[in-house]
Amino acid sequence: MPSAPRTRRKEDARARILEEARRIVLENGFEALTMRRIAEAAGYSAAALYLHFENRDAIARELGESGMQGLLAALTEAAAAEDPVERLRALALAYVGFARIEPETYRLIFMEPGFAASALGGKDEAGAAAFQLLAGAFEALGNAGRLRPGQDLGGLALTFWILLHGTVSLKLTCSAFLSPPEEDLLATALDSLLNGILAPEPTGLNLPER
Amino acid sequence: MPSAPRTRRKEDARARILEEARRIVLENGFEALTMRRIAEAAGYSAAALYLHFENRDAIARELGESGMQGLLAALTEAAAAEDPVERLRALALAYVGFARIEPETYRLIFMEPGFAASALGGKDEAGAAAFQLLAGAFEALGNAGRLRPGQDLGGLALTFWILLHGTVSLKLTCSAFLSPPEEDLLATALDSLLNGILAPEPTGLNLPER
DNA sequence: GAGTGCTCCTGAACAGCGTTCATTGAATAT
DNA sequence: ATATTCAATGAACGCTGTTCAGGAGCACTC
Repeated sequence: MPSAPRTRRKEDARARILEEARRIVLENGFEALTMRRIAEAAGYSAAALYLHFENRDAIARELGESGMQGLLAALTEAAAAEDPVERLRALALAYVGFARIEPETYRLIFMEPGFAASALGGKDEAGAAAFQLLAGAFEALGNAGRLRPGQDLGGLALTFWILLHGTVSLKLTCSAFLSPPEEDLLATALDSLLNGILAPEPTGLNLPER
Repeated sequence: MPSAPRTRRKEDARARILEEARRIVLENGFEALTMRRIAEAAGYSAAALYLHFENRDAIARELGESGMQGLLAALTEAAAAEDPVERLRALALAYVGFARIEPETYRLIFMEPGFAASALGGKDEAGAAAFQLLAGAFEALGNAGRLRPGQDLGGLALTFWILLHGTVSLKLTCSAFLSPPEEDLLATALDSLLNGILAPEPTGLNLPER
């Protein structure tokens, strides 16, 4: 049975390793995340990392999970907007903004093979909560009567996410081919989507067209 | 100046190397594409590969370029549909279908850092031609008067591509979280998009609603 | 206080990775 | 028949993730 100060030191070591790992990913990209590099930065030998983590993937997974919590925090802040349409735009901006500030984290979470499968499909609550924020905006949209009838709310939320992720990931890998900034790309796409799903606004006038 | 049979044998070797490399990616994934594995499969030593290719990235790039030509071929076939809306749906199905058959190739082209940047931004004509097929469908849509006025054709094509790539790449990395097949995901998203950008159809009847 | 565990950590090692280089062997050119 | 060119190799270097025997140092017990 380990004593209190012992476990505390061990937890400190764990935290320091993760901290250095996060810094390396942020500064030098995900592929620079090397066991020996992490160890040196944290003041350990490479073998010591295996006393605190199962392997490199476990470290990466932990980074991804805390990254997902960061995304969730950004989306939560944006979801405070009351007007549902405004909320959607705020969510979109927050999503894109997160990916812009931490592109390597976004890549780790959503574009690295193997991670998202286990994180989102598994017990990761942050991911599910983040998606619920998106879905909630559409629910609010429906409750406010702003949606055309007969639309699947879950499908709309998925479409929204597809739009967000498509914009971000395409910009991330094909930035040379995509000249407009991601905010503009997404604004255009979102306009078309909203135009297709929102009920025609009551203008107060009677049928101005047709 | 090398003799004719010499250059022929050398070209054969190059082709055989690429062939084996492609097989390895298809069967065992992109990360299994190892110089030593390719060499063994092609009957060479690892060092011999460097007589035919600059490095591993050059082999991957070549695979990506021929993969892009495959995608272009699939899209070209789909673009034969005359009705612009049908063409859009056919293009979407062809895009998703390509990614389903060759997910590792798709990942190599559009999700691997470094490749798409050089391929699409550089002199790769297949990529540009593929995008032109998407843009052409919207041009046809505009020429047929099926689009609501005041919409940027290039922006619509980009939105369409974002939708396609978002669907495919999300399904590729988060398949555990996304239960519906990519065709359904895309159909929902495409319906919303079309609903937003298409001009209201003249039904022959007069204002059936409102 | 001496001895005994237990925990944390290290250096060395293994297999595999991409890549380079001196050397060989065979086919071509003279 | 000799000289030249060129494809191909084996060994090596530095890197990667990971494992393991061994060694310190702390916390207990007697």
